[in-house]
Amino acid sequence: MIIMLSTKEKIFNSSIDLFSKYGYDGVSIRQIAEEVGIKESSIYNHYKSKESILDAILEFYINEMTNDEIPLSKAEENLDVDFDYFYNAGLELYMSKLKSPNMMKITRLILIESYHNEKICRFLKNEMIETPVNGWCQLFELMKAKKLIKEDCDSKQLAESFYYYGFFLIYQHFMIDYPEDDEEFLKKLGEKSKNQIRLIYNSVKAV
Amino acid sequence: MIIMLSTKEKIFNSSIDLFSKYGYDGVSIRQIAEEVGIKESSIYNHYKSKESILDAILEFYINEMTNDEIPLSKAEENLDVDFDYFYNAGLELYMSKLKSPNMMKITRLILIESYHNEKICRFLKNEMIETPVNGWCQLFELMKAKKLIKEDCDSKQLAESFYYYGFFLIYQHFMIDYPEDDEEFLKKLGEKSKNQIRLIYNSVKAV
DNA sequence: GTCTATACTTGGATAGAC
DNA sequence: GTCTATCCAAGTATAGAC
Repeated sequence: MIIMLSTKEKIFNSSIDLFSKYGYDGVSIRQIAEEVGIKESSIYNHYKSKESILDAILEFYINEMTNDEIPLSKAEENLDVDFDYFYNAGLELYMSKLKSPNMMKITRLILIESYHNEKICRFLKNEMIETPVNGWCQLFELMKAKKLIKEDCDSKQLAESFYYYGFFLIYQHFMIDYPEDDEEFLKKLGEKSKNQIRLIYNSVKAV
Repeated sequence: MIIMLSTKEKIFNSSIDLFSKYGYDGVSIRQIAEEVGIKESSIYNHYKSKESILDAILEFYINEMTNDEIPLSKAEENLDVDFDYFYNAGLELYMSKLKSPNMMKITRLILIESYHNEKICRFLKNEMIETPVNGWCQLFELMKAKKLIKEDCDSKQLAESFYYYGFFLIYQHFMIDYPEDDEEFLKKLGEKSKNQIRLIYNSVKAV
């Protein structure tokens, strides 16, 4: 199947590719135009400025990422049946969102640009750190209520111990090892996260 | 005590300050000159190019950070006397290196610039990730040999579980919460790391 | 919608007077 | 060692012909 992309879509995709490689400031309108195969002035027929391209990219990413969260009610039903169920479902959902090439590239772009783009920084802080940590925190609370883990342990600390480790793996892949194979990374992320959750669980499980 | 800084030192310090705030590309020679209180052409009497300023900053940081590593022999002596001893000594040393304002600022600069500066990326990968992880790995091996932790646990995994968590806290401080109070951060880093090491130890301690 | 041509700005760097 | 003056390159963006 051959998909014809509109010029606007080509600009969008090429910008994602270049921004994620060289950063926003590291890419010129001229470069994007060249990549697309048009002159730079033609870009302005589709986007009103360089910044508006970035905005469109971010909007796309945010929309993709903030859909269909996992309802906690579902966890409650399944937790005592099988802890792995909930854990795997969450990981799968997250990874399914991430695994398209564009989403992977934008993830790197977000990590690169967060230091001087307030909007990106806020998204990173809220949606990629605080919200997931709170989700894990609630899950540990639930486990506590179900007497799966000790009563006196700190859910917030457990959530951070788990999630920060995973976040580091993402950081490492996109900022240190980039551009290593994405597929292999996602596989490793799954395995390593599983080990980490086991380590933590082993430390606090009810006897 | 009043310390008179040479123009070269002023350029050095102002560059660290500006680069760490806005990134290398985000700062112009003109800005640095203005901050110092001279004209931009005068900069070139002290540094041959903008890039050579960055190089000087990195060299300074790398020299400060790669001195006096903790010898493992010292750990071996003290480990069964008091595990906390070794842990605290390591953390103290690390934090004492980091706590000058310039060192803190350069840390942020390194995190910001790693994605498109190969030299910085290599330093980050080797000296700020691999070397410390290997150090912790050896420590866990030692603990295993001393039967403090279970024989069948994976030292590398434990080292990563511990260190990646700490690295995230650093990343968070410098890239998300910046510029929050550095002193308070270092205190929090110490406490949280201690909790993390306890959590891990609790999971694998010999019975 | 794309092109050519061009305006305008900013940034790195150098020459030469003092 | 600092200044003024200037050069050159590169970047964003616009006007107007086709």
